[in-house]
Amino acid sequence: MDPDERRTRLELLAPELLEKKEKKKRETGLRALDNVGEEGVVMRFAPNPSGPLHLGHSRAAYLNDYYIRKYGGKYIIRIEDTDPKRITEENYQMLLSDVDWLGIEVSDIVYQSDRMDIYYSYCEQLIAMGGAYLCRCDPETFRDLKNNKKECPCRDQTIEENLSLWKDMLAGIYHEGQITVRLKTDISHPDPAMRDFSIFRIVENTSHPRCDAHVYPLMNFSVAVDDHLLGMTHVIRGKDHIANTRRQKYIYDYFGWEQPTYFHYGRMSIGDIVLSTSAMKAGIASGEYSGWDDIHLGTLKAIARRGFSPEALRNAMIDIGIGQTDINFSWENLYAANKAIVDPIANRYFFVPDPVLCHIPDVSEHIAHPLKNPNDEAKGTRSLTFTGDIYLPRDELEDDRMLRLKDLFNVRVKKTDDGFFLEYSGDSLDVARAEHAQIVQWLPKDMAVRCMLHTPEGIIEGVCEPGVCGETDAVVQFERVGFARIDSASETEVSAYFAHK
RNA sequence: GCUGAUAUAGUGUAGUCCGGCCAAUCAUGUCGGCCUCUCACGCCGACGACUGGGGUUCGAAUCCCCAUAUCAGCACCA
Repeated sequence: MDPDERRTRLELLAPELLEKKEKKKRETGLRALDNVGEEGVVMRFAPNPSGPLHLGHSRAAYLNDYYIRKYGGKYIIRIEDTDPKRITEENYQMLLSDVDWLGIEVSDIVYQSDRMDIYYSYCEQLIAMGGAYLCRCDPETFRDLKNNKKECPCRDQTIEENLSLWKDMLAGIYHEGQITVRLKTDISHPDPAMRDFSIFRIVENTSHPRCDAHVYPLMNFSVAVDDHLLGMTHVIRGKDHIANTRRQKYIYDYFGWEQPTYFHYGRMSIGDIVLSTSAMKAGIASGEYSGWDDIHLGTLKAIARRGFSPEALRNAMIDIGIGQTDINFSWENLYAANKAIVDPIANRYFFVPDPVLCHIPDVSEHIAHPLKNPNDEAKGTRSLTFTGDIYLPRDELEDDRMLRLKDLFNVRVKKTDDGFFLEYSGDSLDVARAEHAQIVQWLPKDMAVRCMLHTPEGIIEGVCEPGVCGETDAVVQFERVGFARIDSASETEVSAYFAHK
C-alpha cells in the first residue's frame, strides 16, 4: 500500500491519528526553558576569585544572562571563595571589574565566605540525620577502599560520635588532613565518583581575605546548599560538573529539596590562547606577558584592550549556545560579531604602516576631506592638507604604477636609484579608476603622528592622523588596515591595539 | 580500570525529545560579481556537512545495537 492509499484508509479508520504533532516553530536564539515560574527564573554566575575572568567564563556569564533577560527574574553573582589557598584580595577586585565590563544584569552579589555559619548549620543537620560522617582515614587509604567498594571504619560511627567529632573539628582539635566530613552515599555505586565524597575539610595556616575559618565546605556542599537557599531554578555550567550534579543530588535528597534544571555545556578550546590562570601567572612573572591584559592572553581585560565590545562577545557566546559538544572557539566569528557592532560607529583615519616620505613636486596646495564614517555622513569629515611632502606605505610603492591618494589626487610612481619618484597625475578619480589604480591612504608630512600599532604578531610602526589623538579608549578604523582601539595618545605619539580587519 | 556524555560543511549552529514538510537551517569563512574615493560596510551568487557499519520501518540526521573518535569525572580544587 503506498503512502497516499494508507492515508486514505487511515482517514476512514481513525481520523484523529492524522492530527499532526505540533512541531516547535524555529526561534532565534537559544532554546526555550521549561519550568519557568511566574517570577521568571533565578540563575547564577559563580566564578571563584582565583584570577581574572576569561573567554571561557564569558560563556557561562552570557548564557545565564540571556535567559534572565528573556524571562525576567534574578541573576545572582555568587563568588565561590571557599578555597583560601587560591584566592587573593586583588582577585576580588579584578573579578568585580570584569563582571562590570561584561554588562550582565546583576541582581545580587553573594560571597560564600559570608555564609560559613549556614554551611556549618546544614552540615550539622546532615550529620544528625545520619547523612554524613566524620572520616579520619588518610586520603590514600580511603581511596583504596572506595575503589574496591569497601566502607571505611568511620562509616559505622554513631550519630552521636559523628556530632562530637564535628564539634571537635570546628573547635580546632584536628589539623589539616586529619579529618574530613564525608557524605554517606552508596559505597558500591558503579560510578566511583559518587562514593562517599568529602564535603568539608580543614585548611590551616592560610588566611582568608574575608573570613576567619579553618573548616571549609567543599564545593559540592556549599553549591548545593546555596543553589537551594538562593532559589535557583536553572543552572548552566560546564560539563566538568556533570558528576557534581549527580553528587549534589544526594544532598538534595537528604534535605528533601528539589534540584534545579541543569544544563552542561561542552569544553571550549580557544586556539593557542592561554587560559589557565597558573600559566598566565607564570608568564607574567617571567616577563613573557606584560600583565593580565597582555593581548596574547584570553582574559576579558586583554580582549577589552584590543577593542572588542562586550556586546560582540555576548553575541558570539549566545551563538555558540549551550551544546554539550566540545568546540573550537573561532576568532573569526568573534571578529565578525565585533565588526557588526564597531563598524557603524568607528571613525575612520589614515594609518600609514612602514611609512616612506615622498615629495611630489609642482602641485599646488590641496586639502582632502575624507569622511569620518562613510556610512554616516553626519559624522562629518577630517581634513588633511597637502603641501608637497607625504608619507606612503612602503608596500604600495612599486615601480611604474599609478596610485590614487584617497580623497586627494593621482600620482605616478617611478623607481630610480635614488628611491621613489612621484609625479602628480591629475585630480580625476575616473582616470584613476580607468587605470585600476590602487586607492591608498597617505599622510602629510607635517600632520603625521607617530603611531605604534600593537598586534599579537608584533608592533607595526607607522604614522597616523592627528585626529586619532582625541580618540583615546575608542575603537577606530584605520582605513585599509583594520579596526584598532586607541590605548593611549599624546600629541606626538599614539599607541593602538589591533582588533581585526 | 570504572562511570557518564558527545559526534551535522573550514568554524559555530538549527533540526534529534515526538521518524515523513530535511536532496538538511542560519551565521561566519572562502571564491566570484555589484556598489563604493578603504582590502571596511552593504547587496547578489557560488562552494561546503548528517563519524562508520549493521538493524527496525513503506520511510532514519532523527529510534536501537556495535565500532571509532573526542571529552568529562573518579581530589580533604572549583
